[in-house]
Amino acid sequence: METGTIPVDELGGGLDLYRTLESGQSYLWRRSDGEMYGGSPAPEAWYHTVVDGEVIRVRRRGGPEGDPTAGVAADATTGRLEWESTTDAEPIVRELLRLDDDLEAIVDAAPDDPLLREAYEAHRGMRLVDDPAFGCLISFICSTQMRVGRIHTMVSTLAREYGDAISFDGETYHAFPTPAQLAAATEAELRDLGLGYRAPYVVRTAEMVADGEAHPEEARDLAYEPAREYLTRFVGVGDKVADCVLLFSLGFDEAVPLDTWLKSAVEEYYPDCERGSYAATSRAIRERLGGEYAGYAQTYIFHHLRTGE
DNA sequence: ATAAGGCCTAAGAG
DNA sequence: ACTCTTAGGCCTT
Repeated sequence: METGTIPVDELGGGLDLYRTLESGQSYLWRRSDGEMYGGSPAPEAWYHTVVDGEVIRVRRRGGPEGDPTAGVAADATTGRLEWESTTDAEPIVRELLRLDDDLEAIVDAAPDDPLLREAYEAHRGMRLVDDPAFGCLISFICSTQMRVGRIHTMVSTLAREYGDAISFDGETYHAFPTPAQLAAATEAELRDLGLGYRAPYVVRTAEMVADGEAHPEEARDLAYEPAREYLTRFVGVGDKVADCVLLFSLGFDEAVPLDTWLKSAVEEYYPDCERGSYAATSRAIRERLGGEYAGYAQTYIFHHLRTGE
């Protein structure tokens, strides 16, 4: 086993691991106690994921390294992030959790907007994630008309049923299935696993990727709006799901997924941004939330409104 | 280009 | 205990 520690005070803007991983951005991590999205943080719980066949575990701890009494971090800017893995995982941990983003600078540069300030203040240390593209794509196809807890259950089920099993430290972990593994599933199987009407979408999209017909990574080289348009060729992917994949996986920090929560935010706080269509309203709210990092703002506002915190 | 109806299903709300 | 509504929308017409 390889292990490492990343001091949180060296990260611009700190880190709130709980809010980063349980705010409905990524469904590719699981908490060791299996109780994610229950509304209660488990301050020192391990979270784990599998990337390129390597198991990665992370947890947040307080106090300086080597202090056995150090427990819960006092706030998002102290303590450390510990990781354990089958490989030297520090680079991938930094990438997946976007630890090199200067969150403080992003917050400081945000527009002076009451709701946004309140959201940034309330959830200090929450970072965007950078998920592997295929897993992110399938996750958000599963997300339509679904609560975050159940989305997570669906994605976990797909990993358990179709992904590679990997042993690490006496435990068995499951990678998210490859496109080919998921394309081998049938609609009936996925319906039995509780995916409902999303079942054929998942199979057909997996087939498209497995057959080389298209790949979400192809969108990375395009401009923002053409990239969103590109992703909607996948079955089960409309503008909203496409924006989620662009924001949480493909590096488009300006993407603002217009979900039910953001629509209500537009209605209540930014009524002048309502333009009658997804594309036009999206453009207006993106400008209002600061353009370049509007997606960061979206994620904070979404989390703020959804949790009521 | 935009609008209406149907869709799986389990957890909450009443 | 039961019904009704809702949940990070998308596809087809």
